[in-house]
Amino acid sequence: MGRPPCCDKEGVKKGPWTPEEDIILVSYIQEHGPGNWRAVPTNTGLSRCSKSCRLRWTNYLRPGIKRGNFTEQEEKMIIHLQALLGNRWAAIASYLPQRTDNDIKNYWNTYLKKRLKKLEAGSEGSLGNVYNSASKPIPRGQWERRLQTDIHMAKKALTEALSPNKTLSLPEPNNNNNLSNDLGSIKPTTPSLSYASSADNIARLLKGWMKNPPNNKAASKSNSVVSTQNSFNNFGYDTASSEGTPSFDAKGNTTSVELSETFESLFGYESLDYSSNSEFSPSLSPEASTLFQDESKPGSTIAEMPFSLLEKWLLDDTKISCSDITSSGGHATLF
DNA sequence: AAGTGCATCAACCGCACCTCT
DNA sequence: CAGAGGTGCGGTTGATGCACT
Repeated sequence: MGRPPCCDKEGVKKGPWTPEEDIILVSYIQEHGPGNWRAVPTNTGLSRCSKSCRLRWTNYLRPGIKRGNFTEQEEKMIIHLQALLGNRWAAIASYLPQRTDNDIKNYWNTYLKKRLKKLEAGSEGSLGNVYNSASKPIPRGQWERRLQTDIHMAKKALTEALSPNKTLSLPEPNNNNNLSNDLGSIKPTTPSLSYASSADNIARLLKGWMKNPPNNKAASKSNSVVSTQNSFNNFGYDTASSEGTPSFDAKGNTTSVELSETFESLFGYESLDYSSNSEFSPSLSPEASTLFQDESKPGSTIAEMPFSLLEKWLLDDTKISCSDITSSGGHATLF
C-alpha cells in the first residue's frame, strides 16, 4: 500500500514564494511557532505543500540567517567539515552559525567543489591556503596529509574535551562569551541570537523589499515579513528579551556545544568575524539548535545531543589512530 | 545590441528516520 | 510489533542573472 503524498499534487502551488505568502507564513509561525508543518497550509490557506512551507521557513524566512558572502573562515570550516562529515550538510550547517544546510550545500556544489577539483588537478587555488598559511602551493598528498592531521587533532581535542575529568562549561545564557579558551574545551553555545536576531533579520529583509518593490524578483525573495518584524519579539522565542537570550531556551537547556570555535582554534583559524556583525554572537544556528535540540522533543536537550553525536563520532573513529591517518595514503576516508 | 553559455540559488523530489497509535 | 503519518535531509532541477563573444 503506497504512501500518500505529503500533499496532493493538485492545487498545490510551486515555484518562488511571493512576499504575500511569506507574510502569511511568518505570521502564522509567529503565532504558533515552527512545527506541525502539516497544519500550516490548512491553517494559513496557503496553497503550498507543508514541506515547501517548512523549507521556506528554514532556508529563508527563519530569523538569524546570514546569506551570501561566505567568509574565508567559513569556507575553511566547510572544507574541513566536509572532509570530516561528508555531505552531511545539516551537520555541517550546525557548526556554521547563521548558515543553512541548503546554502552550504549550494556553496559547496557550485564553488568549493570546483575549486578543490582544480586544486587536485594541480592548479593552485586560494584554497591551497586552507592548509597552507604561507599561501604556497602544496602538493595534493601533502595537504591531504595535513588535513588528516587536522582531523586527528580535532578528534584528540574532542576526546579530551569529552573526557570525564574535563568539565565542559555550561554557561548561563548570557555568559557564553566567557568561555574557556582552552583548545580542548568545547565551547558551549546558546542558540541565542538565532531567533534573537530575528527582528533584525526580518527588518533587513523588509528593507530590501521596500527598496525593491514586490514585482521585482529580488523583492519576492526577501522582505516580506513586514508587519511582523516587531512582533517577532513575542515570537515565542523571546527575541525581545533578546539581548542574546536564547529563545530556544524555553526548556532551560542552553548547553549546546559549539564546535565551530573549537575547529577554529584547532585548525588555527582566526575567529569567525562575528564582531563584524553586531547581530551575531557565537552561537548555534537555529539549524544547529534543531539538530541538537528538536523543539518537538521535550526529552532531548541541547546538552545531550551534541555529546551523543560527538561521542558517536569519536567512538566510531577511535580505531583510527594517528598513524593510521597519516599513513593511510593521504586520503581522507575516515568514514 | 543580441545571442549563447555558465553560475548561482531557491525550491522540489524522494527517501529515511522518528513518533505515535 | 507493525503501520501510518510527520518531519528532516541530501540530491537534483529549473529559473534567473551575469559574463562573454
